Amino acid sequence: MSIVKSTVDTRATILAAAISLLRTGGADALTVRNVADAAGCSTTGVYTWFGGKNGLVEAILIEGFDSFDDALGSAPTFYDTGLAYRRWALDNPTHYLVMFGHVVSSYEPEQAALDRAEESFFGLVELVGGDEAFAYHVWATVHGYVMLEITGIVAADNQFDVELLYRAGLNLLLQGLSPPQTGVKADGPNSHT
Amino acid sequence: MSIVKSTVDTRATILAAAISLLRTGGADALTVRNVADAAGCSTTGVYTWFGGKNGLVEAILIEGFDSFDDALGSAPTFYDTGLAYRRWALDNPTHYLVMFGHVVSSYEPEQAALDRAEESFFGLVELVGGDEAFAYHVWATVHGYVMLEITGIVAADNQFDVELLYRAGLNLLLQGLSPPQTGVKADGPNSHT
DNA sequence: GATGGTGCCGTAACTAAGTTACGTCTGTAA
DNA sequence: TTACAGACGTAACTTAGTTACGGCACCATC
Repeated sequence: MSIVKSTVDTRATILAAAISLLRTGGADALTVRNVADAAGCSTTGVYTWFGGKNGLVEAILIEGFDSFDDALGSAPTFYDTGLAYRRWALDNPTHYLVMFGHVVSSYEPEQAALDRAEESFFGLVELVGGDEAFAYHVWATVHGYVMLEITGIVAADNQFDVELLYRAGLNLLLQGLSPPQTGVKADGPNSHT
Repeated sequence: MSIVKSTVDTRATILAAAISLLRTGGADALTVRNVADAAGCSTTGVYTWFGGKNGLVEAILIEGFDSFDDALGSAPTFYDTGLAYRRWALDNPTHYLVMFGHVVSSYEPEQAALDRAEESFFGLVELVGGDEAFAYHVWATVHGYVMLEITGIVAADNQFDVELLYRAGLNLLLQGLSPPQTGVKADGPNSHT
């Protein structure tokens, strides 16, 4: 077959180089030439293995969800999972923005990326006892906290202890989770009007 | 003086053209050449009036917060303000991403942009009765909902009625806002924690 | 009224970055 | 041994942010 060990390593090397660049230099550093240089190949390699920058970003995104799930899966409780979520995002801010923030402007997620994200979402659904609506609420909330903190557009000065705020936010979420069945129901969120 | 009517119009024309491009073509369409063509001037005009693409994005961001505050300020209740928030974001998705999402990768917010964002935040603080921590929680939550919906990375398929989910999320926020009475407007300084 | 300066503006060029054309080399299969 | 397919590099094409440079209009001063 065409998949030989060395060629697989080339693909992995390029992907690792790209993620490393993302971590050290931000989204701007993620150029095809930079990636190629860091991986020790020419720009053509990126096209051979990923079809272009779009495919590379797609692979970065999927790898991100894998790493993300690993980090979250080891947390014992809902609260700890919430903390692990923020921790991963702060440790990999640009990677997180690639996954959720459209920072690579030309990139639009393909079906593979959407499927991978959905898989992570189902993990969260399981964590909160099967209530998809509440899982969505939880994801939206922690995502919002993390995005505000990473992008730094709101309350960028240090007047807030964002860690404390985040913990308080998790506690508010727990109030919706822990009672017998208080929060939104699984089938239909109670609409307002 | 140097500020004559026609020159002010040139700046406003460029800014309007840029926002229009953002709306119709997304972040990718926001090139200096495109903006110049749409505004009926050369690329130099963008540098004369905004100092470059960075300054243009900064102006777009500030204009966005102005329009945003206008849309939110007319809403009569907390709940309606929440609906207006999502409405504005969905009506101006790329503009919203420029303000909150780092979609223009090279752009980093200057102090003027951060100050303008803080001003909008204080409007929210006022709306929730002066509790800054709870205001931050509210912003994070609605921001998270809107970002998930705009970027479409989680639950992108139509298995969810995102509008209903969002309304449910607002109701959960209301539970945290109005322990004493559920009327909610803004004036009473009911401390949260 | 002439002169000089300041600021707005366009043309053209420079540089960086995504992409592609094309040729080469290597390994495998017939 | 030969032919093909896949991986790879070099170089060029295209787009986009930016800058150099020169012209022109308006204004203040003499």
